[in-house]
Amino acid sequence: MAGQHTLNETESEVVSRLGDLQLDFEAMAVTSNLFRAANAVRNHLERTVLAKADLTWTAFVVLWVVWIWEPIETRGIAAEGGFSKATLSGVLATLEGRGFLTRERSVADGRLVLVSLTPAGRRLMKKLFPEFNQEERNITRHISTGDLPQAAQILRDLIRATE
Amino acid sequence: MAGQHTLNETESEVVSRLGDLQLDFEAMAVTSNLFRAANAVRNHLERTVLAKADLTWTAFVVLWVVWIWEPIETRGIAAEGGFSKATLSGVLATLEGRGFLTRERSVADGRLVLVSLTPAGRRLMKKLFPEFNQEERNITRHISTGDLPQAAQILRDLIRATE
DNA sequence: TACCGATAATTCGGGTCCGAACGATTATTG
DNA sequence: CAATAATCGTTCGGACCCGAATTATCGGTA
Repeated sequence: MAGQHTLNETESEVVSRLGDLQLDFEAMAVTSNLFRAANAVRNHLERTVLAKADLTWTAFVVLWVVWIWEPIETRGIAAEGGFSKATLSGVLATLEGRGFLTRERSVADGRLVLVSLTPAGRRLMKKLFPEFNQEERNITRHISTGDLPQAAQILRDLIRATE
Repeated sequence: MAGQHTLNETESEVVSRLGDLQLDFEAMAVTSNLFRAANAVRNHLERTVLAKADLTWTAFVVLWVVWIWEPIETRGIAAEGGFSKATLSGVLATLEGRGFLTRERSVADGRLVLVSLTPAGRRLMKKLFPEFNQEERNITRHISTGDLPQAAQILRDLIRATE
């Protein structure tokens, strides 16, 4: 999953191509590892937990957000899940077609669409989420316990840095 | 970009839906923030640096890997970049069509395809990568300096945990 | 009440993204 | 040395992903 070259090998190769340009290798390492980690964790969870329910990562996130906050507007799901409304429209259509959620236009504001889970959707999440969280625990167990809150904080700092 | 609900609000909502089930909220926070962070950083870099060159994130990663390690086999690019060979084939076709890289069959092993940058590809990376790294620095600057190496280490732990 | 700027969700087009199946090539084995 | 297994890159089908354009609705204003 991770690349086969070490950071030092990569760094010396970069130096040989950019000469004495000022580069921040620590910043490089953080963003590079951020994506490797996110990708690795996502693929792992998709294979171990989500595959048996035939759910993609994004579909699961959508179900989770709706499950916690239903009824919730489309814009809220997109903001909470971190993807665009354009992406969400397609995923909602998929999940609605499979009978896991419903869309209905708001009576208070005709522009809004309210999304809720169906009973089948709630049954699925009640069964799936504990398994998902167990696997999350398996993965993060490899971080020493004291560092866990700091890990979450560092990631929050990164999120805030892009705003 | 980030969800508008705090972790505590989410936690109490989850508890109200799963009752007294044993859940690891710290693990939840880490994986959740991991994806928000990766997504936020990716979108930010795509808008600030990559958009002007009309490159997607994945296309940029492919160019970077080839730039550092050329000539490199297709399987190597996929492993280094963290995506599947199926994904890579399409991206390579796009970048080859735009004249940034070339593919040639290996004479030593007829199954392998070796990828190299064209002069135009090397010019692009020599100009683009310093800008990219500068933006990486801007983002990670919000992490206190002492925590930077630890941030990279925690992310590496997560990667290793999925292997 | 007719306009008009702002807001919401969807559609559209092009580019990822992956697992599975496929064809080609190389390695292995009896 | 022929049959078989293993490996590599590509193709295929279906789903995701985003920015921009589109359609519909709301709120305010004269």
